[in-house]
Amino acid sequence: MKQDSRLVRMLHVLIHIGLLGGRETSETIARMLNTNPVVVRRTMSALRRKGIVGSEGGRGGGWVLLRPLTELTVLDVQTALREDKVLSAGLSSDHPACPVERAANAALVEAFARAEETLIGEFGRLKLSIIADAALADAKKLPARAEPPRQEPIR
Amino acid sequence: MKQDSRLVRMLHVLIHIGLLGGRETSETIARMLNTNPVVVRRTMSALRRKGIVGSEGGRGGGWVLLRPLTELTVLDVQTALREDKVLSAGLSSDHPACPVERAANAALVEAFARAEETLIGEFGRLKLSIIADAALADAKKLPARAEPPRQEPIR
DNA sequence: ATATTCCGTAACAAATATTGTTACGCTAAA
DNA sequence: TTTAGCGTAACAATATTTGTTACGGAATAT
Repeated sequence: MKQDSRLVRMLHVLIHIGLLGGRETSETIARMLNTNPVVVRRTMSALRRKGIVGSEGGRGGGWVLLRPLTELTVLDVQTALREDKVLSAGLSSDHPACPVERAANAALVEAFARAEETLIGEFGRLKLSIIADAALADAKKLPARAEPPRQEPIR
Repeated sequence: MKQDSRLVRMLHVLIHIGLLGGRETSETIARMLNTNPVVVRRTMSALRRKGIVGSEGGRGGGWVLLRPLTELTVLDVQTALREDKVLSAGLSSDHPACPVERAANAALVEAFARAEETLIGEFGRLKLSIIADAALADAKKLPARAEPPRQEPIR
């Protein structure tokens, strides 16, 4: 299956909005993500439901950040995108009554639960502002052309 | 995408073979897994390449365990099935030069690497014999019939 | 020898989840 | 009234595991 990249993409977007401090349209964001506005609305709507961003229709509308980057963690974004666990073992239900199958399932569930704890811990302490700072530091190291290769306005 | 259940399934099979101590045909194993022999051969061939099991064709052939359950870990089986990492963050490559995208990618890679460490640690210390013991203990607790679709009464 | 019982593999269909795309409706501001 | 936005439904494209069919080859029993 295709890899789920909604989390990184949302981090990318949120940090951009946070750094620019303003309002961005789905159209603009779509260009950031090399995709189209529908995908943006679809994904961002999950964040809106959790109060991370707000949206307004009509002229001059767009998306705004409702909480500063210092008060947003990767975990907040992750759980907004998916209620359930990040990691999950592929279990088997071929013979639910078989003690061996059950023990194998249980062992993997346990191991993944430990890994999930670790991951959630990392996500929880990773504020978006930390990632933003890293990005700024990185940008400073590079030649001045730091922004994404802008396409010329076509209209 | 569908969940990858090859690992649990192989654990299930290996432990069964280990406990029964003999040789099993793809046909028999397929019935264990509610699937068909081709799927079994396809998946088990990865384990053969790593010397975990051996196979013989012809009459009286089948699959045998080349290492005892006490000398096999979940990690052995996992790495036989996939060379690469168990966990991987969904990254983005929408604008590879954008410092924000890069920082977001890097942050997730880092977090997942920590989780992977935890998981590999768990897998590495989980010998198949431990899971086998758990299965036996479980089987003993239950009425002697281990197979049919029987469910614990839910309170 | 010949039939039977095995594995090995290629090729293709089915099921599933994310992503991309088109189309249309609604709202608010110019 | 027009225009710039979002909201949503519907469907195609893509990728991965799983299931299935159809072979061919090898070892053993008869």
